[in-house]
Amino acid sequence: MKREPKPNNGLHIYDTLERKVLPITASDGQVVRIYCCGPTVYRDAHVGNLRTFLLSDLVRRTLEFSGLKVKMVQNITDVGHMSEDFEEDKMLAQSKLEKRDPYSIAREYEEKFHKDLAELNILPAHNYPRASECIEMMLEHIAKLTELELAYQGDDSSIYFDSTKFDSYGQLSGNRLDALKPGHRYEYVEAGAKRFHADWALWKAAGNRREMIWQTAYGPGFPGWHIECSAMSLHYLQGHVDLHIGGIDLRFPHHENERAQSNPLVKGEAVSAWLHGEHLLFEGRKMSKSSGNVVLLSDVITRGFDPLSLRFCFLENRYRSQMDLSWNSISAAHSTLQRLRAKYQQWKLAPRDYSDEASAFVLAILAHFQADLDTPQVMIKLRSLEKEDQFSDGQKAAILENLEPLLALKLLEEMPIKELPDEARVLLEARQRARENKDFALSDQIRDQLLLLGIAINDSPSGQSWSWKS
RNA sequence: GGUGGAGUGGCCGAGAGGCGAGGCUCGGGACUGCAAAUCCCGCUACACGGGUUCAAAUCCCGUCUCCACCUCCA
Repeated sequence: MKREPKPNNGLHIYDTLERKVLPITASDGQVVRIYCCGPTVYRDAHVGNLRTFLLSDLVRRTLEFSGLKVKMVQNITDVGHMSEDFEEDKMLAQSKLEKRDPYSIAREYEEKFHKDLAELNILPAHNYPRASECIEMMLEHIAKLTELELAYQGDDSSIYFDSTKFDSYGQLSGNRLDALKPGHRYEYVEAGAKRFHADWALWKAAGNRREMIWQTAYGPGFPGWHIECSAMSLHYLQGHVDLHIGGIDLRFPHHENERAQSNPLVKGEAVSAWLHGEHLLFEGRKMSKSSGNVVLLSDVITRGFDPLSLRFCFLENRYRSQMDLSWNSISAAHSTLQRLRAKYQQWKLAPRDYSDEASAFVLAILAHFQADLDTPQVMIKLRSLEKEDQFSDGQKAAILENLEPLLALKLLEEMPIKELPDEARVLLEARQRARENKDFALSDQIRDQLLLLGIAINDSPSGQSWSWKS
């Protein structure tokens, strides 16, 4: 049996912790408070990163379309994201490589990140706190954990979280403390200062590091990666997170540790629901530098595709499944997008008709979004609109207009029209004269020339017209 | 080794016991001086082996293959 979700039932999302679909609500009755793990700004975000960032946007738009208020915070990690060996801090490694000040690198990539989001029509979060500017609140958080005797100072002066003191450690990721130890893939090297293998650093002593360090009561040092999100989420969202969003890989250790750090301070579950987006593969492989298949949004644009064709591709797949992206699928999405936009330009000429049937169609789409973001169903329904005889053009136009805040595919926009260069204008006039004289050889020759300029010609009984080749 | 997910036509992908989604590509046609664009038509698939059932892509058992996660990662 086909399950048609009920509209206006509110957003429901699969929660990683409870492993079931939960309604997303504002715990204070006012505003849905959402925290999204943001980028570490030491390199360009690839399209896989963008898929996760888009996930937040889908959640936000669905909630707002359903009539709820949303507050969304996304952190910018510009310090403290490192592996066990702090020589390998991502920011500092890149800084060394580029021989540049780490902060200037961070700001550059942060700006690019915002540009990418805008290209994908992702609404900006209400707040983008930078880790480097939130050291005080992290230190406060660490101090409280120390008071609660959940953290201790190691021989190396670093402060560690005592994972054995948090009873439900591992519940989010399905890991058990004892099962973590063997580490089949990695030979675990016992770090001397930790009391237990699963403990992690809240604050790292500077050692011989000179940049991006802060003077504190514990001595000079810098924050661990996980404390950043605990401190910032609770600070900027006033002590509770209704929905926490991030990539699936963050489930462990990042979110597991974050939960252990946050819960004791609020004396309960600091986060109502954990939403994790699955990874994107490109042409069958995980996107990574070593596989050489890292694709950036700028690559998509360079190939002549509308950046929103990427959004379109993402919508065609459920956030919870691994998705295989390819140039082929982007190209397919691109042409469908263009076709829909062209159709709208036609439909909108008819008198607008937002009847009950049209509004039912919009609500049916909303219901699919609300049902754990079932965007593949949304796209199926959207495509069906094209062939649907039961709707008039005026209804179809009204439907697309109403859906735009949800879909954000810019379906109402006309094709971007670039200014025609003079050279092309002259050629077009020449071709028109040639056609009037039935000199088809010349006319075809000019058409080829125009094609080289990226201009496609369309001859119709009413004369020639042109458009930019897509 | 542990855990989770997946195998559907040339490609991407819905569907979750009966009625073969849809898109892209490709082929044919209409239109056109020819193209392009557009429209119409076509291409009939569910990894393999068993089983359950009147009926299986869909349920059960087994096998194979692929992918991801397991303290770098969105």
